[in-house]
Amino acid sequence: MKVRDVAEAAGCSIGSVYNEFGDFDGLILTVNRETVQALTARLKAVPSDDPLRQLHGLADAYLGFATEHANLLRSLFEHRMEDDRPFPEDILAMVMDAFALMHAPLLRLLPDRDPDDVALLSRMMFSAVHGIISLGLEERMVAVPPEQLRERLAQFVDTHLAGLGVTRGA
Amino acid sequence: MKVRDVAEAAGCSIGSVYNEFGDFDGLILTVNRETVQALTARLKAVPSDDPLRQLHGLADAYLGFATEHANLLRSLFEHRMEDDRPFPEDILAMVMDAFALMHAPLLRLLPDRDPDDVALLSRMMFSAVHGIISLGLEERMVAVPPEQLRERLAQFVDTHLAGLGVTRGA
DNA sequence: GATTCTTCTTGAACAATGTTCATTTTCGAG
DNA sequence: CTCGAAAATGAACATTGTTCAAGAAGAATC
Repeated sequence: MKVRDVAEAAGCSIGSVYNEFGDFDGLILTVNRETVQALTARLKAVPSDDPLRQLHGLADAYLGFATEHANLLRSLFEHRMEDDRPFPEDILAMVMDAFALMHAPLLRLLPDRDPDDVALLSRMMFSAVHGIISLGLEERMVAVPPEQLRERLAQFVDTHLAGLGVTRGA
Repeated sequence: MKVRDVAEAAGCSIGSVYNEFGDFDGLILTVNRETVQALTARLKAVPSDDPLRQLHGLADAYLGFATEHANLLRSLFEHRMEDDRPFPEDILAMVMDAFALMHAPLLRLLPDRDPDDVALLSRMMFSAVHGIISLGLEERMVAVPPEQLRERLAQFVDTHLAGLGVTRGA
């Protein structure tokens, strides 16, 4: 993304882009804000009747979003601020909220665990899913072949749940 | 990293940097090559007597390396080539080899599984560990608090192994 | 040692891109 | 219509990757 391209696409001058977004970081962050909102909307649309199906649905929805908007997700997770400026709190909170969406179904599947522990488990599980997907979708690093990604991701979720003591179909 | 800084640090001219590395990509890739070699060396130094300890050791070694060289790892995984040039095969192979180091111990723990399946399981497990660590070490995204990362990573490995049918101490 | 050819080194100049700001345009208030 | 505030503009600047003609250094030959 280039400031001049944005200006041309918007049909305005370079200066106007700066009036609107402040600087390049502001431009990127505006995009990232929309990205995390779109991601969250998609994750929240996953049916929540059955917690097990929901967990699979969340992983699958994340995979779908990552497949369709690989570059947007990269911008969200890889962008560094200029001059070590702090990363905006609101985006941080939004990402954390998205990652916490695994909390509710996990809580239902693990009613006897310490809820704080489940909260961390859910973020960790989402981080793991994120890692598998982001490396799997890099064409260059065939950690997990993309065509198997969907199936393997489901397998991973099942395996991890089994390790947590959740018996399938319970 | 800037070409001019490298030239000054090396005590030579800008042009000499280009003679040596070709272009900026070449410079980055040289660094990335050393990074993956250092990472591999560290992972290979993990004792392999006990497969369970080895898996924990590999995860822990990766965490240690990521903690000490966060920016090097980011360069390795996040760098994009200019003009959509292909990513060098040799680095790709080296990263895949590093990721495959979980294969041997997993194979010992899962002797009855299809070896091809275990190969994929090991890469998936490493991808998951990578995701947990890389998001956990971003100060901005406290998916898993850094001070708990070591302990939680061990817990994750145990949980996943349990899900795969490995009973602790067997 | 002098000459010539090859190779390496240099850094000024160029290109691309984020950024600034004096100037101009726009537009509402009086 | 006039004036002043606000917004828009784009030329000019700063940074940084890149090129390449010119020069320096070295090797080979006589």
